[in-house]
Amino acid sequence: MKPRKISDSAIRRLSHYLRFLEAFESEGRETISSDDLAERGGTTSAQVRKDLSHFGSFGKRGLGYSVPALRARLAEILGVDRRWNVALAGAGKLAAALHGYDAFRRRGFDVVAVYDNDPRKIGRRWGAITVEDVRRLGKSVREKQVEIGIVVTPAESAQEVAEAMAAAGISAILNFAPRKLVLPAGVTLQDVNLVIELEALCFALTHEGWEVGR
Amino acid sequence: MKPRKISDSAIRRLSHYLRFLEAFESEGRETISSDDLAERGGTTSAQVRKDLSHFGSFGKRGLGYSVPALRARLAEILGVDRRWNVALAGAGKLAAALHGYDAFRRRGFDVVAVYDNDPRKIGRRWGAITVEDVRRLGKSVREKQVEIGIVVTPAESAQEVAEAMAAAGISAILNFAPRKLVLPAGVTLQDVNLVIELEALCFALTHEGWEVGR
DNA sequence: CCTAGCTTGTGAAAACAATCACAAACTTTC
DNA sequence: GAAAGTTTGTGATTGTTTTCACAAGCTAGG
Repeated sequence: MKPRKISDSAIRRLSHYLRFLEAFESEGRETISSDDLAERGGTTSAQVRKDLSHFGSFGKRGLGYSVPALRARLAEILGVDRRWNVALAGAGKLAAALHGYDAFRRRGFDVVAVYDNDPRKIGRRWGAITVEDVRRLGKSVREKQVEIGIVVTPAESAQEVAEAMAAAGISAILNFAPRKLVLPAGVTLQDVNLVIELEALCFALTHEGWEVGR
Repeated sequence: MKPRKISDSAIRRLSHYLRFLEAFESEGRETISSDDLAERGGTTSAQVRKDLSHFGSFGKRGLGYSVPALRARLAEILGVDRRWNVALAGAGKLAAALHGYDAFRRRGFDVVAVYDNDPRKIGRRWGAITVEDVRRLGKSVREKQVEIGIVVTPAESAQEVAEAMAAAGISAILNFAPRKLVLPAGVTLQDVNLVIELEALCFALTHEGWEVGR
C-alpha cells in the first residue's frame, strides 16, 4: 500500500470493478477470481490484480476475492461508501437530465441545489429543490454543505461560476462546458466534453485504416 | 504521414486545438505558434508539434502555423469538415438535452432521429422530428442515412439497441448507458459514463495525498 | 546578402502503463 | 496428509506516450 500515485485510467477501472461486484453480489456469488472480474470489464487478470495492489491485498490465493468484502473495500477506496451533496450550476436541459438521473442517486450523489442567472428560471421547483439565483451560490453552497459542483452553463459563464464554486469551498468540479477552466490548485477538475466524444468517433469513421490506441 | 496509429488522447487534443483555432480565427489572428496553442490547451509545444506531425507538416519555421489553414486541415483530419447524421436511441431527459444541445449542431452533428419503446413517447414531436418506435430503427436508420448512434437508454436495453444499430449499418456509437457493450469488429464505440466521472472526483476528494496521473 | 532571432519537425531519452511469468499460498481430491 | 490444481501478488519485461533537445528553415532588420 505504499505508492501514493495512481493513473486516472486505473481509477476508472476500479469504478468498473465496483459495478461488476455489485452485480455479482446481488446474484449471491460469494467469491470471484481476478480472471472473472477481468472478463466482465474487458481487461486482463493481471491488470485487475495490479489495480487492486495499489491499495493492499484483498484476495486469497487459490480462491480469489470475497465478493462482498471486495465490494465494500472498493466503495471505501473510491470514497462512495457515503453520500455526497452535489450542486448544478446552470438550469438548462442537461441540468434537468442530470437532476433526474437515477444512477446518480443510486450511487450516493444527491443533487441538493441548482443555480441559474435567468430570472424566469429562478424560483422554479425542481422536485424537492428550488432553482436559486446564481448570486446566492456562495451562501447556498455553505448552507447546504455542497461538496461537488457540476458546471452545465454555456461556455461563456463556465469560468466565472466555477470560480465562485471554488471560492465557496467546493474542491471537486465536473465540467460539461466546452471550455478549459483554470482553477486554484487543490480543486480537482474533470471535464466531460460531448463534442470531443463525437469528434473522436468521426475521426475513426473518417480514417478506417488507422488504429486508435487505447 | 506514415504511421497508421494514434492514441485516443492525441485525437482528443486535436479536437481541443481545433476549438482554440476557431477562437483565434474569429479574433482575426493570422498565425500562431505551437507554444501559444499549447498554453491554451494546457499542454506543451512539443506535444502539439508531435500531435500534428502524425499527419504532415503544416507550420513554417520561424513563423508558426497559419490559423485558417491549420483550422481547415484539422477539421478535415478529424472528419468534421462536413455534417453528420446522428440518431438517439432512448427518448428520456438526457436524449432531450442532447437533442437540444446547440454545440452539436454548430459542430456539424444533426440529430435526425429519436427512437424509444415507450408507446407514450412514440409519435411525439421533438422540434422537426418525431419519436419513432425502436422496432423501426433499422429501416429508419437506412432511410435517414444515420451515421452515428447515441445510446441513451437504460442499461438493460443498451446492448440490444446497440446491436440493432450495428445491424442497420451504423459503425460509430456513443454510449451513455452504464454497461459494457459488446459489438462486432468494425463498430467504433465511445463510452461516456457519468457515474464514473463523479466517482473519479470522489476518489480525489477522499485521497488528498494521492497524485492522480493524467 | 548576412546575421540575429524565432519556431518547426523529429530522433533520442525518459516516464509511464500494461503485460508477462512465476513463486508463494491456498483449496480440493484422493 | 501428500499431490494436484487454483489463484494471488509482484518483480521483470515490454510497449506506449510524453518530454527533451537540437539541427534545419524561415523572417526581419540592417
